[in-house]
Amino acid sequence: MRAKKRQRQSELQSLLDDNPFLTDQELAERFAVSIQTIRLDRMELGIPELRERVKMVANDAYAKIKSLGEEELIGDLWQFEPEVRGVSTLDATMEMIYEKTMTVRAEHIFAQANSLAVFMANSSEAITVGASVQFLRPVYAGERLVCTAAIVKREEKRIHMDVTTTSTDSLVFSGKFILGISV
Amino acid sequence: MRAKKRQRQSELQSLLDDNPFLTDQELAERFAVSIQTIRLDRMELGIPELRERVKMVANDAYAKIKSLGEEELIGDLWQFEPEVRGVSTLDATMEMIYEKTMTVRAEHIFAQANSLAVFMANSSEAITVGASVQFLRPVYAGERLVCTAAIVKREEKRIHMDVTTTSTDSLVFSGKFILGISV
DNA sequence: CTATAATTGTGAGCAGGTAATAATAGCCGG
DNA sequence: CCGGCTATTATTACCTGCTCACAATTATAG
Repeated sequence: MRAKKRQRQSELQSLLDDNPFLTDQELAERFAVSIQTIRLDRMELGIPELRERVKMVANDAYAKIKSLGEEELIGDLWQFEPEVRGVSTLDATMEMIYEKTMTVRAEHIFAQANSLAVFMANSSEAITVGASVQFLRPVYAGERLVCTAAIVKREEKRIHMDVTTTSTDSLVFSGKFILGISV
Repeated sequence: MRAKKRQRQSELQSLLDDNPFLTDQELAERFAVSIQTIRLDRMELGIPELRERVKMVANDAYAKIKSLGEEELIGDLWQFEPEVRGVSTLDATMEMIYEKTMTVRAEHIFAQANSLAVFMANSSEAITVGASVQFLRPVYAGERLVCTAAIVKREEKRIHMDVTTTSTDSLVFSGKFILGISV
């Protein structure tokens, strides 16, 4: 009997690990045991109830999505002079980190810069066609990245921009972006 | 009276837009009205109850996190010859799109490339120090991006890599990455 | 065969609601 | 100033998916 219990509990654990949206009811049916058994198992495993699980997923998600998700502008716009320059800030979080080195992954720094560049070109429909970038020093969680994009030259079909990112007064990123205007 | 109501409802809307975790109770206190008023407002605005909102966030999140979140390697590794080349694929989704142009935002393409480059350098602790990249054509949702990173030169403290991304047999991205080795 | 472990059942109570119905307050036009 | 309308508040019953406490049953190992 004890073997069955352990078996069920470990299955329960992994089942809920990759699908937190199951009710005790559904779990009870899946394992062909009573709802109370499922509750006892959850207690023993320290697994919270459905609603708490969903809340946790939603919360994580909320943090992570902000870090690099569907936002059009990554970071928060701080200053904006149309056709001249824009400044955005982004707080580096643990979600952005490459574990081995504990440094912020380059794509996040690039994303802040690129999205600001695209935003600056907002007079029309712009897409990034090229960029030459340097990541000048490693960035750690907790740093506040201040990104400045300045329009260098505006041609008929292209915009050239210089984008730099600083943190605690030292340069961490510098890049030249070329955006193409399609309309 | 009508003005007050509209005011409150629009505030309610935007409040819940960027914080779906508020109960009717809390909202009622915030607006100094009864709980029923809040419920009526939600009805009129078609806003579901707290639990449904949280569930929605959790669900989205579940999908979105997969697209571009805390993963170390963005995309799925397809081929890997240590010290030579690696290939990853990434399906472009609606979450990656810049609304105005309906094209995938450059940072996603960059992220796939950069994370693959870092992965390739996995023998040691590598960080991106520079990159020169071209986005050769717009990419739309639904395309499968196949990214190839090849090691060009390995120096004592640096790795040079060529990274290209293709989709439906045409080149969409090409870049040269330089990674620094710290250990 | 019995002591212990595992399972099942029962009832009360809670949070955060829905739904329906009624009563009250505030304002506006005539 | 009063009738009518909208907005607001209150009240009650009910729902889901639990928790908590307690009891009863079943299984099984020693």
